[in-house]
Amino acid sequence: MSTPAGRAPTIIEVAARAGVSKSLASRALRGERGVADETRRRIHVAAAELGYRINSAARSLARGQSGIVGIVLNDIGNPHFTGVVAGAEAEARERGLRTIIGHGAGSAPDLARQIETMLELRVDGIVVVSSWAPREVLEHAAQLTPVAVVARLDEPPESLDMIASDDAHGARAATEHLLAIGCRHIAYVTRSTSVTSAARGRGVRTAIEQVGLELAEYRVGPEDDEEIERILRSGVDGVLANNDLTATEILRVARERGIDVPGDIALVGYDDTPLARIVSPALTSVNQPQRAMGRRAIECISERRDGRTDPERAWYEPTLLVRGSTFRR
Amino acid sequence: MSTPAGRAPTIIEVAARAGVSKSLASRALRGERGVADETRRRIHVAAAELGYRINSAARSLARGQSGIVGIVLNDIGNPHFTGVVAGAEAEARERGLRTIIGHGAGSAPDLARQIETMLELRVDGIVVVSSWAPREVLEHAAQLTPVAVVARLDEPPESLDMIASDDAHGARAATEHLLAIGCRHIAYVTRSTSVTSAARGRGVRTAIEQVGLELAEYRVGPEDDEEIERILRSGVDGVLANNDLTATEILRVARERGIDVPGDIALVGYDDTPLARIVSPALTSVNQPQRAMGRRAIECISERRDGRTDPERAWYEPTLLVRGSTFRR
DNA sequence: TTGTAGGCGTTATCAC
DNA sequence: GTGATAACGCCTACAA
Repeated sequence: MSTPAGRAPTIIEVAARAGVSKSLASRALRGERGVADETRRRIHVAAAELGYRINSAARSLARGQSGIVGIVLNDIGNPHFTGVVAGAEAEARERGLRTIIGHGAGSAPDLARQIETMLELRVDGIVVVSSWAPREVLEHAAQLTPVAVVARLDEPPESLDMIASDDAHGARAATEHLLAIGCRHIAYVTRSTSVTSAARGRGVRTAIEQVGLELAEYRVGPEDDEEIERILRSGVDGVLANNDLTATEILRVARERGIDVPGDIALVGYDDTPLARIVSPALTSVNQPQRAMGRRAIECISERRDGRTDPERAWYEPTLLVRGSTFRR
Repeated sequence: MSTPAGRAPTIIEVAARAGVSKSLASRALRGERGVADETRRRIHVAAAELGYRINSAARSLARGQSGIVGIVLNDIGNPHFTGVVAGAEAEARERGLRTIIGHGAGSAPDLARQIETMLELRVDGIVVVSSWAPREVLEHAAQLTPVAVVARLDEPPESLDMIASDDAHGARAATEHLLAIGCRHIAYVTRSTSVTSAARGRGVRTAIEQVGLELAEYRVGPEDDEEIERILRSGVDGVLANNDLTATEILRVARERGIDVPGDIALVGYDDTPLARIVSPALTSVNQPQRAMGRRAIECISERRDGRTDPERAWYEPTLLVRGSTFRR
């Protein structure tokens, strides 16, 4: 029946079947004008009968572009990224661009490899949703194709666009909220060493030192419930997590080990993902407009393709959303 | 500074810089033997200095394969898929294959488009993690490259491999558990019309009819809290959701509207994703070995590449994990 | 309106 | 060990 290892039909076979030259077939298939209606019809019929699909390798080799933009991110399990991707995909579709995703599984070398793959695929632009990508890799990529980074970069290269929100500011607002509800022993707990996480840590510190208190800062590994419990029992009364994922883990551990949130400890997440609303108590969290940021990234890619060369620095304001995990009294 | 629209250097320029022919450069860069050590070194240096990256379009055009396998799925926001992807990526890496992800955003045409893109990209195989892909599209794809579907297909084409778990069986087990803890008015609530969801529905029905009771079945749209509340207040005492995502939504609505789980209603999810453990009460759920299924998919692709032609049908047994959302008395 | 003839950057097959 | 040279499948002048 089927042809397990069937070679894909080429445009030459389509042309032969339609009784025309391959150039004419190419024009017809691309929908260019300057092909007789009847001929065009024959060509399309032939293509359909053969199950012809364009060979994008050949096309992008000949044209130098692919009509595809790559989205590279380092954790598809984190709903924050999901939101950005959704925005980027929507915008791309509206602009007639297709998208593929490269998944970096959380490590810098992995991310770099994914960016390389996109480069090799000769995509028409790359959206990097991560602050983990090595600077050289980004710069190199930006030399070959438009690059937009949706994340905080300490010193973003001139050659690429950056879409970010002010992490320090958001973390500061969250911390001031904790102080306002009466917390005096506040901890920042992160599972990440990214510059994003670091910026949030700085925000917390700023707010705390402003009122003359002391900050406790912890980095915890994955699946380390004991470590988390130790932190929760160290006398803290307020915790800011580096993101909602970490916050929900903390919440789970607290529940499993009999620590009451928000009674014993007030807890704040970051990113305001859907996770924040499905847990109980619902998480107070810092919102970033993920979808809007994703859309903006694609706009940047488009603008660059149209010739813009000066770098874009789009900052979005984070806003605190107060929910049950910080209700007191 | 940077070359915004810089053409990427080609192997010819590398060869020229190293003072050798392009064929020799090609061999050296690919790490083939039969190149003098000193020459090889010179070539690598030249490539590094130029920032050379292979043009994968040209390579796959010349070779007829790309070393990349495509993973296509229809909801990156669903942790079930995340698990399968993680397994597939791990296995692929171990086999020296690279992966890219196509995201179908939940609709069949979208999924089809993503599969088309993979075909055009001439990937070496496609893992489709969805039961939504139109049959013709799958068959066509399977004719050109190995295809493994990680999902339940009603009548899987001979030309492709299928990795699935027995949804009806899992749903039946979950329902029997609900019956065992005393539920008498059981509802199946789904947000999907996929054959996977339908199979789970059949499982519930089987179990319920076996004891002479009646099943209530509901399909709810996204963001429709009112509808969910109506169902919860219709006199049911046990609910099986089509997956954990739906179950956590139900749990949230119940909490927000003052319905006690498991007190008033016992609730069961499906897929046993990380979500099941972070909510409170933790969700009883039906486990599928996502990672193992993802790995198996890549194995299938590999085997097909090595010449296997008879279809693989891998079935994994689902197992019920009982947690707080179904504790009674 | 249609066809001819390169060329895109690699790889692969031969000779040397 | 090394270097010509012909594919690979498509696009794009240019010519008919």
